[in-house]
Amino acid sequence: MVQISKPQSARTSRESAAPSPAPTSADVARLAGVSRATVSYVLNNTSAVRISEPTRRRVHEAAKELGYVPHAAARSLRAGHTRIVLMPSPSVPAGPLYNAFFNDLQWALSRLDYTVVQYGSVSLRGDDAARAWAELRPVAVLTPPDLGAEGVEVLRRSGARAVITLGPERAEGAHALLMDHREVGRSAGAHLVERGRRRIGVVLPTEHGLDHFARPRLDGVRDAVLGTGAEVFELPLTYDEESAGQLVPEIVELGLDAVFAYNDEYAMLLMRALQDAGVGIPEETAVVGADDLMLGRLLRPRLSTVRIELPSGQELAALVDRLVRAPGAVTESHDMLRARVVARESS
Amino acid sequence: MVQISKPQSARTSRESAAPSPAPTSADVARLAGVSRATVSYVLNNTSAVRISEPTRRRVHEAAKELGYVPHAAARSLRAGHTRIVLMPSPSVPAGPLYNAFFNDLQWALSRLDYTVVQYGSVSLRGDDAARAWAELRPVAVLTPPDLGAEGVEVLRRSGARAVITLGPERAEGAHALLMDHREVGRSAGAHLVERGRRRIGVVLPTEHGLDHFARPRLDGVRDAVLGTGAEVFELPLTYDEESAGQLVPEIVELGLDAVFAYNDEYAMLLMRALQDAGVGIPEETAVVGADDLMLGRLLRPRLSTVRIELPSGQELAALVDRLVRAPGAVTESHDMLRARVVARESS
DNA sequence: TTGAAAGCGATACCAG
DNA sequence: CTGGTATCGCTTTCAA
Repeated sequence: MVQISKPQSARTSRESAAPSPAPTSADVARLAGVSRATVSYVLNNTSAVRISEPTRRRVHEAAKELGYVPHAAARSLRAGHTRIVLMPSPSVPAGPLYNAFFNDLQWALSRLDYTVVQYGSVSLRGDDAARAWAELRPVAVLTPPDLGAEGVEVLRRSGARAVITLGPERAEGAHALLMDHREVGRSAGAHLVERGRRRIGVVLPTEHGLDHFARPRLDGVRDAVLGTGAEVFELPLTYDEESAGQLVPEIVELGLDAVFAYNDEYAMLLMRALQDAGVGIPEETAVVGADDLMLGRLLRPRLSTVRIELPSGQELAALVDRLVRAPGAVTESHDMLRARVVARESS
Repeated sequence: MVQISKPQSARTSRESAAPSPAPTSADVARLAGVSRATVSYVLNNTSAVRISEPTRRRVHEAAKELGYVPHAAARSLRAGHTRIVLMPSPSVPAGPLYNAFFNDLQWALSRLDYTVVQYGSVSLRGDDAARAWAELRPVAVLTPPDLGAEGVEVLRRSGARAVITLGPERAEGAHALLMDHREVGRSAGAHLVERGRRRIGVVLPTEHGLDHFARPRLDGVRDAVLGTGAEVFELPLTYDEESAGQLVPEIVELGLDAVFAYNDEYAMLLMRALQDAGVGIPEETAVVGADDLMLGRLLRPRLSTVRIELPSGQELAALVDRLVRAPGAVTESHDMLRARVVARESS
């Protein structure tokens, strides 16, 4: 399929014509009449060496003329390291909270001259995923803690200066940012007990992947009621109206006087169903959500919620940078998840 | 900073001990007692050459023993191309619709053995961003159409076999997937006019970046009312209760009998404010959202909405793959955005 | 101030 | 069937 190229117009526009190979630094050097070394010096502003101003200009002009773009792979091969920060893309559809966090983080890392790569680890788990990730030779990895010591080791040996886990557990050898969702449940539970509630339902979303968060939240509620005489009941719920409708009679029969609804969206779903069935909120049954979404403020009664504070993207980016620069640095782990009840009208 | 390594335990676990360089194929070759070439053949299952079974085993064992992981940069340098599909990370916090779409796409591309890279193009626009992207030599680029012919050309010359824009416009030289949000406004407008509404407000979020979507939606409503005698009014709204509260008297004074609220979340915000002020929905003022979120179904009255259908991730992934394989293929552009009103109780 | 050349890690040709 | 070896594009000593 040969294409006859139209006579070239005045400007160097070739449109979709020539699949000519990308220009290399050698091409630039040739056009500028200098050596490849000089091109490299000029384009990287190497301070260890002085290049005359005329030469600099010639190189820059040649580069622009050819539309030269350096080859990242070649560069990092030579350099022996990359500026890639790798994160597996979340396996569960992420909520607005995580999204804001991720955007923040990405923005902050870009400012520090890192390239964020979201790796879609389809059907790879733990150490297998780690091996796939290691092919990119990332300088840092941010991952959930479903990673064995071996996986961490593979990453480390492949050049990762920072392996950071975000989640409830820690992984051997990695820097753990503990984010234990039990704290969320604990806050909600303590709040409800304080308000005199004694029969507390806890929503467990049936959606796949959410139980990583839901279980700890449930456990947190259990922690909170310990020794108070209050009881905890598990309430499986799928995110649709039908499931919510089925749950209501169960709640009534159990005589629950409070529900911690996993998050604000499930809370809204459940509140609607309860109200449609004539259950008084909060008189008969209190409802508490989590995530402090705007929508909670718009409900009537206004939804009480647990506000979760993740580390800011900037903080985390700074940590990554620190770990990258100081290899032997802290492997200690902080607890990064703060939870605080915002009491409104539904409890 | 020399580290004395502890005597190695029975297993090869070194934990966080040795920052030894990553093993290369040469190391594997040495340990297996073969040449680097042979290692490459074995590990890539090269069919053009037969390697004896004992040799294969030795190579595999050596690789596992050393924890060998191939170096992606070296490979793609040699190969002359990558399997990277590059997308700039969205500049506005993405909604659930986009997120679902993105997850889908990523999943589908992973299945086709592509690596998705989200590039945080902080403060780089258009052709400058394109130059930065080109450094990674992506085989495909998916981007909003804020990209000049020059940017496309740079990407093409750097090896991108598919440059696909997603958005309302087209970019010279790129394969355009037109997604014109006017269609959303048009659906909503037509629906409201049909129901006899004549004074239609259109919410314009003041949030930065959202007017890329809001403007076309407004224009769409204008299209729809053309020649019907209905009037359109712009309603700037910030996503908080205060702003919504201020908007209500304006709506009343203007005597609006309908509002297209940009999307379901803004619709919910506005509905709440209207109801708190005693405005009857839909009797006095109809409200229509967009995106068909679950929460719309939970409102009372149930929220009418415009359901938007993006191309599925699978479809788009398939398109990418087709374009990558058949370089001279279609540069024609489809219109990929479908919008359909879901009439419920609020209109 | 500039140029020549080594080498990063993996692959594919061509001999043996 | 297996082993040298040139090569991809770039950076960085070392010489001139």
